[in-house]
Amino acid sequence: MTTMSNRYPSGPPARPTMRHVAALAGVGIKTVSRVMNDEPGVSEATRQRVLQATEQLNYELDLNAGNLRRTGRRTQSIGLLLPSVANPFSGEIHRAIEDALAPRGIAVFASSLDDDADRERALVSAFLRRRVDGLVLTIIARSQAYLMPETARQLPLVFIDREPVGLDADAVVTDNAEGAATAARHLLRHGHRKLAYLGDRPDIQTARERRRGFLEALGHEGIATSTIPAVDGLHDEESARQAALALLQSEDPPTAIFSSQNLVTFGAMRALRETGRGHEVALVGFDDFKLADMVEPGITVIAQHPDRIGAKAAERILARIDGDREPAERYVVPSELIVRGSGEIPPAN
Amino acid sequence: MTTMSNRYPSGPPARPTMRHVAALAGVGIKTVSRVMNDEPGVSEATRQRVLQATEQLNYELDLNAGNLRRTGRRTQSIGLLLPSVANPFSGEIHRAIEDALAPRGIAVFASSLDDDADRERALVSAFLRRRVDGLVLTIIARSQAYLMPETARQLPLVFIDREPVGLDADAVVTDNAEGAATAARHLLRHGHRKLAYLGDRPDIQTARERRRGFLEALGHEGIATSTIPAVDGLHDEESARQAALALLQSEDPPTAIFSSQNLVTFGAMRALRETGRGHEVALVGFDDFKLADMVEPGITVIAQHPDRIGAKAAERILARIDGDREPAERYVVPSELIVRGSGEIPPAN
DNA sequence: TTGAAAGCGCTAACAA
DNA sequence: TTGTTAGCGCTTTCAA
Repeated sequence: MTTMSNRYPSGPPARPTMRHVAALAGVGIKTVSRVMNDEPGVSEATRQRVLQATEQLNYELDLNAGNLRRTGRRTQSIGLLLPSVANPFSGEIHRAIEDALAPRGIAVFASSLDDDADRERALVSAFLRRRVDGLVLTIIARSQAYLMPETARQLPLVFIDREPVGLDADAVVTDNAEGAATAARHLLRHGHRKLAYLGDRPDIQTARERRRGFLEALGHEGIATSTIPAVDGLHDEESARQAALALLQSEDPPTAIFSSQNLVTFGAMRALRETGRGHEVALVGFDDFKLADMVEPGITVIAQHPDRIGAKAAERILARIDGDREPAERYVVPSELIVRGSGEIPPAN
Repeated sequence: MTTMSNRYPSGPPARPTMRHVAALAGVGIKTVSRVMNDEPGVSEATRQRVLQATEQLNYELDLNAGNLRRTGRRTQSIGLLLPSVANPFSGEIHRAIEDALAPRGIAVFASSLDDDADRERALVSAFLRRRVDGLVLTIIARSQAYLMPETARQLPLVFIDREPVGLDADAVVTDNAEGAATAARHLLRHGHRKLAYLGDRPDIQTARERRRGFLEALGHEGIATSTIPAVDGLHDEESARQAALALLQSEDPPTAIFSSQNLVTFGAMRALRETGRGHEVALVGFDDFKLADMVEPGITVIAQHPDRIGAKAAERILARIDGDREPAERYVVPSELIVRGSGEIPPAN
């Protein structure tokens, strides 16, 4: 049945193709192709006629169709897998990558991992079906060996934040263990001996590294790590708040807390405020965040540099796309201790 | 010249096509197509043989190639233009859209507008060249009439946060004027008569709306708006800080400040802290933000709901993609006053 | 400088 | 249930 009220009784105007442009300009289709792709060998007069036709028809080149036959088959797009596009840390990485790729005409498919291994597989597969020119991935699955056929096909691949397992590929990471060790030493230097660790899910590589770095540094300084309360599996603000609350209200509360991730830091901050101990118990958090210097006390953090991680990842994926076949490398973006007050509180008494 | 050190002397293994799968499974190419697209009319035995071949070859369907011939030509992707992917407000919108589209197999190209009209045109054009199935756009150009050919072709189009000019299309927006008016009335109710407005660039529609709503509400309550210092053009934290500082240090400083955007609010917070007036001068900010309740005093805000904006935009673009031809509509997501302390400070003296 | 013909990997249409 | 042929919009190849 035909809809009578349709504003386009004969259907909407069809999207023009190169054929239409060619016909209107009175040239062959290949000439239009040359103009659209800025290829040489077209007289200026012809070029102008073609351009006028494209404007008159509102023609836009179809990149997908072109890539089908083009040697090298570039879709001018990459797949970017982030912890979550809603996470400010991810957002900054994303932005740095966009800034580096946009000038090259490469668009970014962005997806959220949610630290779910099944999603990782499904989203990577979705990227591959779209024949992206490269993959920049945050991962959670135990192994990335499933990507071996893709590395064999020389698909450019860069891992960010976490290193792949069972696969040799470029990775751009923060010095998680070293950053956490810096936090530990900072707290020790301010006299703390009763420290506590609040950490994320142990299936997350960075969480494991931070835990290891923190505890090892304490061990090196003669603290019996077995005495250190270490809570794992804190993945959001509320669980962190409750864990911190339990610690603070225990028999023998810590005089300093290290929180391994910004949501965990927020939870710890809330617990400290609820117990009125914000100025008594020291806190150092991994990850910097907005307004960290506007709360009372300011929060001392081990800051990561998502913009530099993103920029480096973009540089690597572009190099690989451009044919770089050097062995895979691991790039470490150093973290940075930012002193703001909470980490410099001495132990009570 | 052949590279001797190449790990693949005969070149890397080629990516398999449907032909390869068909040959390996001993079936016709169309049968493979049926299996890959879950079309009926394939015996279970054949289906299994095909699936085994795809796994053995590590085959992934090429969506771009398929879409070329498919009726309807769906790329299963949309273009999303955000103020900036690094902006947490944008990130939440993005996430809500991803959550609604991913189950349908639709991927998202995300780009940053940076409130630059030239970028708007260039990025929309890039989306069109990729033949996205729809566009979800934040805009800054004076007019969106350049998209008329696309609406004529029935390209699904949804505007978020800001409404298009010169084009009739769905839009999902916050009640900016009403939210700002709520802020004005809230401050008046607490006794303020000397108020100040700190606003963003006037070429941004939401900034104009918030300014208008704020000043009109004051006018309705008998305040001579000509006496209200209204600073425009504040696009980042530092410029807002300086503007707020100038106001606070002026002859006749305001007793209450309304900041029209979160970065501006941050700047105002800093100025208040620097002058030690955080507990004397009231502040209401447009936009909620993380830790707004953890600073001292807590910051009273007019909260937007980016998750609801994103969810509604996704619902609309999906409906349009599915053939909804109803007249364009404007959807308003209400803002919400969240009382936290800074907005309830009475005028000094 | 220009264009005709073939074909990229897939789906539509139709035949077997 | 299965396969064959044509063709989507473009680029490649090669001839004019």
